[in-house]
Amino acid sequence: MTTPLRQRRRATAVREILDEARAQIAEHGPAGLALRSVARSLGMTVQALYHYFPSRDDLITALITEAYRDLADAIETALSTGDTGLPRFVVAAEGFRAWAIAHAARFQLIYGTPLLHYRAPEDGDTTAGARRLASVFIRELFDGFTPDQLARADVPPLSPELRTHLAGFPPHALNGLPPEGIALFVTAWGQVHGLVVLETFGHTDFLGPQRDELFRGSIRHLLADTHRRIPA
Amino acid sequence: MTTPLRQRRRATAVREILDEARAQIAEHGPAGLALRSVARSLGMTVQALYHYFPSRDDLITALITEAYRDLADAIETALSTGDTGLPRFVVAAEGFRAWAIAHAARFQLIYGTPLLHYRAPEDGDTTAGARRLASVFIRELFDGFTPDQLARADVPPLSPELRTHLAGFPPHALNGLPPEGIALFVTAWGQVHGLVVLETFGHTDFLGPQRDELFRGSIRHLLADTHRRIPA
DNA sequence: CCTCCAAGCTTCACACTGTTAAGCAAATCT
DNA sequence: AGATTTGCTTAACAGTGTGAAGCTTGGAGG
Repeated sequence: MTTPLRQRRRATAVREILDEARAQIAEHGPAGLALRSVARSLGMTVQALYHYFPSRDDLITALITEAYRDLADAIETALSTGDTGLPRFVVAAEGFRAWAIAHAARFQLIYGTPLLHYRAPEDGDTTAGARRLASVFIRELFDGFTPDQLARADVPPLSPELRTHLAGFPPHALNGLPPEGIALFVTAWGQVHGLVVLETFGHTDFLGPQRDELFRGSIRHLLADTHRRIPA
Repeated sequence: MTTPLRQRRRATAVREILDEARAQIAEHGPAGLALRSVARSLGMTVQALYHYFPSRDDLITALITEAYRDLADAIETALSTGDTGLPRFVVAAEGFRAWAIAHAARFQLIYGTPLLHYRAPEDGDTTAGARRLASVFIRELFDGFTPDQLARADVPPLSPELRTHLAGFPPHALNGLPPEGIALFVTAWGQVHGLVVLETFGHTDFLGPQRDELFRGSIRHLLADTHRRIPA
């Protein structure tokens, strides 16, 4: 081993800082993250913390990356958990919703108002989890359909500009969907995201405690309707 | 006139403060609103500002109320502007989207992460505009259909608890929709909101400049599909 | 073993935030 | 004319992120 003691200490320190930061975000919201407060809870000064994260942005970047990863993991876990009798897309959507509710502040961190003064790093590693997420939802939404079928889906005619733009993504991005498939997916994803965002941000409180039911119904119909638009 | 000079001065001062606050929000985002900075730009001290808004929360409350009102106004204006050949629901949705894009920071103020330390006042006057908004969208989504038709809409069967809860709203709220109508509306609203939120918060940049087209297509289909679920 | 260097951490400082308190001048009301 | 409210001042407090200077360890090379 090269430099064990110090490296181990550093690793645990980083972990402790992230844990405490996550706790503070959970309590006060994403904007409530204060380096000094985190350091105080850990019994150190701010400047000590600066040796592990050179700036507030670096800490936030780590938290965002982690949140995307955890969210994607949660959905894959939900999907791999025994048969629920529900379509897998519905399971994934409910996993998304469940994570958002259970980790509301972290959900806000990645999908809410960008944090004041925060600049995301240029290498977009932050959103690797987001791409994984999209990939999973695309897979489950179009499970059993070929790209050829999707290309003939019932979507409003796409302008040449839009079509060429949507056809220009690298094959691995967006699971190699044809333009019509992208249109279908964006529509569907908009609905899933919208319902979860409305609920997480408190705009559907009036619907009462039976929101699960409404959500499930909406997503089931969304899935059925999407499939209805894809020819045999 | 009772107290003209002072009252007029106060009115213009309040207006100037709100204008400047709006400008600062537009530049730095909702969380970037700083009383001291607003006061400085107006050539006064913070404590002077405190005579017009007793606290930061009061200023924010005024801005939120105003934003909801402006948004609702923008949509009604869009609806009252000559015939576009589009379904009125699509016009309303596009008005919503256009306002969100044009006033991104104010949109975040009302639909994004709640501001740190902000507590909304107990009398819910803030959201009067939000209710007006919902009312407009409900009206346009279900234009030409009777409550009776809506009650027989093709939605997943609602549990007794949910049905009684949804039937328990006062008649003027939610335009007196039957439970099935509420379910339809929430589904539709989730999609409109989701697509706009995704775009406003920068999660659909990869779709390029032709997002208008995708949005219009999504909403047109949403409208058609919703109507398809309502029996004759 | 001793030296040397960097990692880890300290204290001090700066400019910024919202909010409160005490005090003074001008406009308004009685 | 006197009393009172309104408008505004300066001073202060507890927070925030970030920087500079300096001390104390841990770990590696001679």
